[in-house]
Amino acid sequence: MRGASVGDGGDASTIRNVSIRAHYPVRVTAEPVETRRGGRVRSENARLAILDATASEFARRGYEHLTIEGIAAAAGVGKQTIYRWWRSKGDLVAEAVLEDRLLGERFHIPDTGDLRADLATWLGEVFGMLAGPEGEGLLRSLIAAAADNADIGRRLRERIAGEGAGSGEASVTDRLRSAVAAGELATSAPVAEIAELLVGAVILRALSRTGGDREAVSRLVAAIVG
Amino acid sequence: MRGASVGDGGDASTIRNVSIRAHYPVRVTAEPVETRRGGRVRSENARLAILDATASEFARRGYEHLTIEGIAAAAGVGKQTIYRWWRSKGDLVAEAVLEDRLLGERFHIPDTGDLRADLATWLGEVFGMLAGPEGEGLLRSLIAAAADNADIGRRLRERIAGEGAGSGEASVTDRLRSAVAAGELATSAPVAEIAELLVGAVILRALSRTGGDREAVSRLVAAIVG
Amino acid sequence: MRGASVGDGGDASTIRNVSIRAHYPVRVTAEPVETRRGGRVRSENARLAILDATASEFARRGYEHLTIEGIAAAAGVGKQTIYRWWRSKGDLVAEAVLEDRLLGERFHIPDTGDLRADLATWLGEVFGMLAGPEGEGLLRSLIAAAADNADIGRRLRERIAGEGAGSGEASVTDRLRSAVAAGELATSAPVAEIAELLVGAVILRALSRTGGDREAVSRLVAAIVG
Amino acid sequence: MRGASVGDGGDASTIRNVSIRAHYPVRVTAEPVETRRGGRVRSENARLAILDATASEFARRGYEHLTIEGIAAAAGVGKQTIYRWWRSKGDLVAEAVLEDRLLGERFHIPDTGDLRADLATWLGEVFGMLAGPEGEGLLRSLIAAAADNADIGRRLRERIAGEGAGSGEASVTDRLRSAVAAGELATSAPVAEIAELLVGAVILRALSRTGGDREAVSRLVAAIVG
DNA sequence: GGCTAATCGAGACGGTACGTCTAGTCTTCGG
DNA sequence: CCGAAGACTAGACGTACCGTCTCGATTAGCC
Repeated sequence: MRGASVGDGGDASTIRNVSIRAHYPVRVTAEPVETRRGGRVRSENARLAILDATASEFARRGYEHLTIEGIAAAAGVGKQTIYRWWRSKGDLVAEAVLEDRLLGERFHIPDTGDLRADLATWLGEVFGMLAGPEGEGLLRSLIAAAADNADIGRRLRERIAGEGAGSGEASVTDRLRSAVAAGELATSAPVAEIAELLVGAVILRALSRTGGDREAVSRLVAAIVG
Repeated sequence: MRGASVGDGGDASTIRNVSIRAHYPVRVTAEPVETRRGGRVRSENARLAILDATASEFARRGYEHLTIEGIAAAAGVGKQTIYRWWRSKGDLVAEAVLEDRLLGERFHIPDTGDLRADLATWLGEVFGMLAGPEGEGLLRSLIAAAADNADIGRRLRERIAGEGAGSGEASVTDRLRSAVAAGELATSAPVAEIAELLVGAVILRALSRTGGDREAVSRLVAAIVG
Repeated sequence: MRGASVGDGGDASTIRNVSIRAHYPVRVTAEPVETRRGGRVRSENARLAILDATASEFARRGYEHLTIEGIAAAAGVGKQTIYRWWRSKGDLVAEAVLEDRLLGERFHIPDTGDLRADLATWLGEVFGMLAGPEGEGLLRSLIAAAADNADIGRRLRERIAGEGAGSGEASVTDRLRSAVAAGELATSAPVAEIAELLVGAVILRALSRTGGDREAVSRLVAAIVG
Repeated sequence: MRGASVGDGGDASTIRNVSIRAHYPVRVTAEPVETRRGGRVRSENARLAILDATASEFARRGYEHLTIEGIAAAAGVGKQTIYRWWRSKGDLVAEAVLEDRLLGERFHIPDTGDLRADLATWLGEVFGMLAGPEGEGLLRSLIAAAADNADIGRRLRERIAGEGAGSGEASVTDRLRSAVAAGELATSAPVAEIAELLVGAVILRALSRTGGDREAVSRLVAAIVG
C-alpha cells in the first residue's frame, strides 16, 4: 500500500518539534549554522510524513518488522530522503518517541491524593494494556527498539520514570514527588529508586508476558511503598 | 567462515539436555512416543552443533544480527536441518537459553549470610558487566530476544527472578528465601515481588544505558530491602 | 498428494518388460548371475509403481519439472528404492520410453496403400497434437529429455524413425519400406534418410512452435517424396 | 568464482544491441516512452555483463545446469538486477541467442557455386562439431533451451533455417535461394521445406547422438536435393 | 526355525539454487 | 541542493529438491 505523495508545497506551518540533526532550517536555537548557500530547503512536509508513517508502521508491525522501504512508501517519500536525515530506523523511532508519537497518553498516572491507589490504578491499566490485543506488542516493540538504540532507551526511561518528562505528561517520579509534598511519603523516601523499580517491574512483566490481576498489583505496590 | 562439518558418526554420547520437540530418540521420560515408523532419527550431533553455533553467534553479533544462514554455516549444517526443528531464530535462542548456553554463571548471586551486601555485590557485578565491552550487548540482546519471543521472555524471568531456576543456579528469589530462613528478612516479606522489582530495575538500567556506581547500588538496595 | 502405498505382496504376476539393470529376478537370459545368497528380491510392484508414476508425472509436469521426490511420493515408494535401480531421472524416463509408457499410440502411422496420403495424415495428426493443449508439451518434454539423456535420444529415434520399432508399433521407416514393397517407391529410395528428414522436420516444428496447416503438410510431403 | 564488479561508471559507449524491454535509454525507435519522471536509468554495463556471463556459462555448463546465481556472480551483479529485467533463465538465453552470443559463426554455410558440395561440407562440419568435445553439448543445450522457451525455439529456427537470418549470417534457406538464382535448382523447388527438413535432420542427429560419416552425409544430401 | 542378507518405506542429513525482500548507495529528472 | 523515483550491489530469507545415509521392518535362501 502506497501512501499519497507528500507534495512539497512548502507550507511548513505546523512545525511541532525540533529535529535531532543539524542542517535544518527551522530551529529554536539562534545559531546561524554554517550559513547554507543556495539549494532547496528541507521539506517539513516530508519530515512530518516520515515521522507519521514511522509511528503508524511501528504500531502496525512492531519495531522488528519495521522497514525503511515500508516507511518511505507509506510516507510517499524517496528512501534517500530518509537516509539523508536519519542514520537508521533506530534514529527514526527515537525521534518519533521524542515527539511523543508512540506513547501518547498511554502511561498517564492519575493524582487523586491517594498514592497507593493511584499506583495501583496505573499498574492495573498498564497490565491491562499489555494483555489487550492492540497495545500488546507496543511496549515490547518499544523495548526492542530501546535494546537496539541508546537514544530510545534513554528517552523511554525519562518519559516514564524520569522527572520532567516533558510534553506535559507526568511521570511516576513526578507522582511520587507530589506524594512527598503532600506528606504521604517521607521526605527521605528514595523517590527516583522507587520509580525505577516500579517501571522496571512493568518492563519485566511485559517481557515475560506475565499478566497481573488486582491482587498481584496491590502486592507489588505494597512491596515498594508499603 | 565455515565450521567443520558435523559428521554424523552417531557417537552422541554427551547428551546434555532434552529436546523440546517430540520424535527424538534419547529421552528422560519413558513414554514410547507414537512408535516411529521408518525414517532416520534426528541427529543429536547436529542439534548440539546448532545450539552451540547459536550461542556463539549470539554472543558475537547479538540477537538482531543473528542469521539462520550464519548459524547453519558455523554449525556445518544445512539450513533445512534448522528449519525442520525450529520455526524461527526466536525458537532457537529460546532453546539455547533453556539449556543455559547464553547466561552461564553470569548472574550468579552470592550467599555470604549478609543479604544486603550480597545484593549490592550482585548488582555491582551486573552493572559492571553492562558497562564492560564483552557483556555490553549480551543482556540487551537477550532483552530484544525476549521482546520478540514469548518463550525467551518467560525463561529469562524464571532463570533470574524465578524460583528453582534449575541448572543448579540460584536466582534472586532463592537468595531472598535463604535470607528469610536465616531470619534476616521477615517471614511476611514479599519475596517474589522484591525479586521482580530488583530484576526489573536491572533490565531498565540495561535499556537506558544508565551505569550505576557503588552509591547508586546501595540506594537501590536500601529502597527495596531497607 | 501422496499415492497409496504400494504394499509388497509379491504377486508380481503381471511382468510387462525386462529391466535394464542386473540383479532382477525375472529375466529372459538364463545366466545365473553371481548366485545371490539370501536377501530380499526386488519388488516388481515397486518397479511398476515407479514407472507408472514417472509416466504420469512426466505427462503432467514435463521433463524439466519432474522430480525424483515427486515420483517417489506418487508411487508410494522411498527415494532410495528409485536411486537403487536408476542413476538419474534421465535413466528413469529412458526406461519409461523403452516400455512405451510415454508415447503410446500417438505416433501411429496408417497404411492405406497410398504413401503420400498416409504421410500427410500422419503429419497432420502430429501437428494437430502439437497444437492441442494436452500433447502440447509432451513432445517438447521428450525432446528436452533426449537432449539431457543419450539413451532417451537414441530410443526416441528408433521408436519413431527407426526400423523394427518394437512394441508392434510401425515407424515411419516401416511405412516407407512397405511402400517400396508395394512398388509405390523405387527400390533405390533412401528410406532411412527420408524417415530421418521427416521426423527431424517434426521435431523442428515442435521446437519452433510452428503449426502446420493442410497445405504446409502436403508441401512437406511433396518435398521429400515428390 | 566471482567476476569483477561491473562498476557503473556510465561509460556505456559500446552498446551492441537494443534491449527487448522498455524503459531503456538507448533506443532505435524515437518514441518518447511514457516520459519517465525520476529514477535511475537502466545500466547498460550491467545488461552487457549479464548477457556475456550468460553466454559463457551456457557454453561452459549447458542450459540445464545454468543458474541465475552463477550468472549473477560471474557478471558481478546482484540477482535482483537479473530478475528485474528477465523473468527466467529462458528469457535470458533467448536474448543472448537473439544477440548472437551463442551461435556465432558455427553454422556458416559456404557458397562455392556447387550446392550439393556446399551442403555436404556444411553437414560434415556440423556433424563434426556434434562429435567434438567443445561443441558437443552446445547444440543439444540450445535444443533443451528451445524446448523450454518459445522465443528461443523461434529464434533458433529463424537463425538456421529461416530467411534473412540477420547478423549477416547466411542461413540454409539463403543458400538454397542462391542456388535457384544460379539455376542449380529449379525455380519451383520447395526451398523452405528443404531447409526445414535438412535442419530437422541435424537436430535429430544431435538428439540421437548419431554421428555421420562422409557417406551418410552425401546420402542425406542426395535424398533431399537429389 | 533361526541366521544372513538385501530389499522396502520413511525420513533426516549436508548442500545448492530458487525467487523474494530489504538494506544502504547511486543516479536520473524536475522543482 | 532537495525531493521523488527507482536501479544498483549485496546478502538473508524460507522453500524445494538433490543424492546420501540411517532407521525398523520385511522377506527371501540356506543351514
